[in-house]
Amino acid sequence: MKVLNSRTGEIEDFSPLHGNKVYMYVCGPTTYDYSHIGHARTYIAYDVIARYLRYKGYNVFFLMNITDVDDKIIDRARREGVDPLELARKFEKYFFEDLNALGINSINYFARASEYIPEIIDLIRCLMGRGYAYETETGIFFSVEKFPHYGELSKRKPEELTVHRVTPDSTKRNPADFAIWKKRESSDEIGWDSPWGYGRPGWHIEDAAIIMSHFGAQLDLHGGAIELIFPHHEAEVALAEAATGVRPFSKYWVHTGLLTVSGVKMSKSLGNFITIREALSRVDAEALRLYFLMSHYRSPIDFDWSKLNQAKSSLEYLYGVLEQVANTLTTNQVTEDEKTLLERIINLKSQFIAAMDDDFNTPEAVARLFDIAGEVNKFLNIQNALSGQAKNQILSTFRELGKILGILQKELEKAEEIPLRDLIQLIIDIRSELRMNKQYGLADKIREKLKKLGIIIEDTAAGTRWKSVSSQQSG
RNA sequence: GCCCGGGUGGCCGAGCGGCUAGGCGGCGGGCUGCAGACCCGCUCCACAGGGGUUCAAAUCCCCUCCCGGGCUCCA
Repeated sequence: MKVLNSRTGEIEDFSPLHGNKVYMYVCGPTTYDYSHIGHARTYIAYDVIARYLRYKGYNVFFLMNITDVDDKIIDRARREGVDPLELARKFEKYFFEDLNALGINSINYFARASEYIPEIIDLIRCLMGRGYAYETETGIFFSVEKFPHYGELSKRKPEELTVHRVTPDSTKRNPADFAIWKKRESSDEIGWDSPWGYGRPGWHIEDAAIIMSHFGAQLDLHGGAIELIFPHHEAEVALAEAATGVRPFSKYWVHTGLLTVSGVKMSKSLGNFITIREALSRVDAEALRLYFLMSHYRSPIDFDWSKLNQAKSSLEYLYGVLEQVANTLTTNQVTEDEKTLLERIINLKSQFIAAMDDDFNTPEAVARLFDIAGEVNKFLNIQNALSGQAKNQILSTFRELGKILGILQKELEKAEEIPLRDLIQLIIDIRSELRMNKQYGLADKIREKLKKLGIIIEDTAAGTRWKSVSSQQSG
């Protein structure tokens, strides 16, 4: 299995530090507002990565932080006149609801920054002890020049970091130094007591402290969106490696591409965002997942509703094939053609796996899924029957591969319930007799009535087929 | 200004030295009592432009243009 490692810029063989155990961490949200589909894109990408690693037999521990102490939370809480942590909890709850709705279920543990204050303080103490951090009247800062590898991850030279969007704190020795503890007036706002007085942690240190307290000095895979590579991930590396002296902090760094709208980054601060809720009110979660997975995780996606609808049509096609397989007559005979079909499917399945092994190439993997569907369709177009064994193998292949991507997991609903299936078959048989006797009026009436019940009748050269619309509907 | 990514057919989107990507849409045909679904074919040298390297370039090198991201708020 190969992964493009942002740290080295190379495609590398994936081999975890400790046997088949994978310690994986992804930067989670700052819970001050609803999550948007840009976040969804990133979290879906890592959900699929974690699912796939597990599929390959790795024992993955997937850790994610929740930033619940932050300027934006404090600002919004102040405006709304509520407690900052209460506000953070409220949006955290919505975040979990969104993850659930998106089918993101691979994360083992969520770590709130506010619950790691002692660990953060310990880390700061350690960094000061080793001479990497210094105190001023406004806070504790990490000294970038003391860490010779600063800039390696994001491929930046410290001397080039001279443009600043925000005026640097004047007490810093070097404008590139970053705050790891912000001193605050105790009466003023949320904070904790520390050896350097009342205050709260800086942005980057929470991730380093959380990771180190769960995984130790090193982890296998660290992920996040590309926008975080500098300064956030660069700072995390500096903090952790300075504190432990162990390099590299993360063996693999993985970065996802951003989601844009009309070519502009979707972000809360720009106000051009579509919440996960809004997207899911219009289209099924699996369609959204498929839309994102039809691009590589590193490629930028320029969001457009019409493109999302394309993915929705694609998903419906796949479900249509599943329905056809489930509703095809079952025979005892295994024909030669059927054996050929099953061989092709096995071959395509291994191509799917090969694509996933190649830096999680989901577009390629999805293409192979469509190839399987095409093969099955071609077969059913000629023969309207399958052996029970073939049916099971086809359906389980779709389910198994779909599960890696988090799609094709919906029940085929009534189609799989045998008594109803037999009943529908009976009606179809009667209708076929009517058609043979050219009693089309009555035959059409049956078709119309069944359609109203959500059952679609299709007359083909190989016989009459049916499917239920309910299982294809997107919610 | 500096540092990263990108620019692929009607739309989306893989590929990253030679070998069919795939999807969506459109058109034509097959199958049909009709409808839909499905199948087959087509959608003109698809690779931003210009130079090079090579037997061979979308893929490697150089230059130019355009777009996005980062430069201490961000998934």
